[in-house]
Amino acid sequence: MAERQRRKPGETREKLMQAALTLVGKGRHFASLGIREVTRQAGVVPTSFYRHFRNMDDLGLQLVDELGLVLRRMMREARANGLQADKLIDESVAIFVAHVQANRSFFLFMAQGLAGESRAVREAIRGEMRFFASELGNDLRRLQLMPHLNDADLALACDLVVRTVAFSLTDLLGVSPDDDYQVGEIRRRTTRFLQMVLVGASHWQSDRA
Amino acid sequence: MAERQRRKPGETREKLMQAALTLVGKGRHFASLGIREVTRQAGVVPTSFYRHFRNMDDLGLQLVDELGLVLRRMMREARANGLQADKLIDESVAIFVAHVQANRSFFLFMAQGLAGESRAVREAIRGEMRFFASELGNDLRRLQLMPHLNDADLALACDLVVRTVAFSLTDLLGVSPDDDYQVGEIRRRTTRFLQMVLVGASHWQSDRA
DNA sequence: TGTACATCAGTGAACGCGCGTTCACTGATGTAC
DNA sequence: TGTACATCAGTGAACGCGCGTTCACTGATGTAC
Repeated sequence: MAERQRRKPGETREKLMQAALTLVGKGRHFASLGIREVTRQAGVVPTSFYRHFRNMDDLGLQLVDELGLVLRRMMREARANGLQADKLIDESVAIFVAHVQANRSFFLFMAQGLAGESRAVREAIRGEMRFFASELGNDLRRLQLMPHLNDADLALACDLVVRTVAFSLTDLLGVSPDDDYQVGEIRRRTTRFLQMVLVGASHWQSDRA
Repeated sequence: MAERQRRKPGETREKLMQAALTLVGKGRHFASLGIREVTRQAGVVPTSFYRHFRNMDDLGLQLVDELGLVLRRMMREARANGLQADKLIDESVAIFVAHVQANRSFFLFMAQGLAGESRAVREAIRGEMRFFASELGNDLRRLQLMPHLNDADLALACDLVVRTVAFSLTDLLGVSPDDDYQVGEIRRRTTRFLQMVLVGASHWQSDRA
């Protein structure tokens, strides 16, 4: 049965990463996944694993890279989606929720990785969040939405925004993706959190002693 | 070698839970721990495990209960430590950091559990956070620090505070406990996050459309 | 207070199984000349 | 363009090991009378 080998370069690699995500999507924790389990899910012989990854940690790191692409795509969509300050928060949160629903396994992996076993994965995910926050800072600067804040305080506010969204992520992942009511509640709640943070940022300078 | 059985009631149970925490403290993820591994760490025969727990999930749930005690102790200390609004944030954050350092394994377990494999553990930890937020709400009401907020908005602000602190927890757990500089940076940063949130809460009512 | 018995929390041996990893192999694709 | 060879990504068999779990056991403690 050694038929149809070498279909496309990297195909098995893709299948293995997708298999790990699928298992995470089914409720498993990445840290508890085994090589045989992942190859089984991928429909591939266990030895194939070593053609592409040194171990599960290595696979995790490569998943973070792909996660970065997902996040960048989300950011691009948020930027394209009109930028009047009025509905900015509302619509950005809606886009965030939609992307999480569409890439649930990826975001589950991200949430797990934040407190995960591998230091490298943890730091890679933190790095993605930092990048996200700095891009947000650039946007706010460019739109002149927080002109009274110096660079450090703007970065502080952006970091707080990203953290708040990241925590909402764990809310979102805790409810069924089909439960529209709960998903809507989380979306509304996240929007209000962000509003409160931005109100704080607006009044920041003046309140500093 | 069947000597010295039945020392104190619950002694082995304690040892097993402590062993799991010790392994987590060494960098392992709770989801990847096995029964034999935990009993080995506890210096106990594998079969003893079943005298106290049905499986690892069960042990995890019982750890959450103990975590509740740790959190309540922390809350009590924060309350006792003087309550003038002036240094309230500063000192509360300092107490938080001190407790995390003193119970690192517990808080590592908590951070892992938030996105963990067991739904029961996840919800138990969320429950602890909700309790924490509601107690904070009671305190703020009693001290009349946010008199302009209605109950729902006060709860919102308290939730945001607790989330912000919880995220700082993962920062804190990511650096060496001996690295005073980094720990200090996280403490200062957390303080400023909370200040920004509370500035937002102070100006909340007026900014609502 | 003493005795008989139930319960409880420990022990060690044993089981079958799935794990990670190695090895030698195979055949398709890429490359040099 | 054709041929020879290297490389790459797949395969299946095999290994030794640690895993979760069961079982029958033992002796200390608690309880009834």
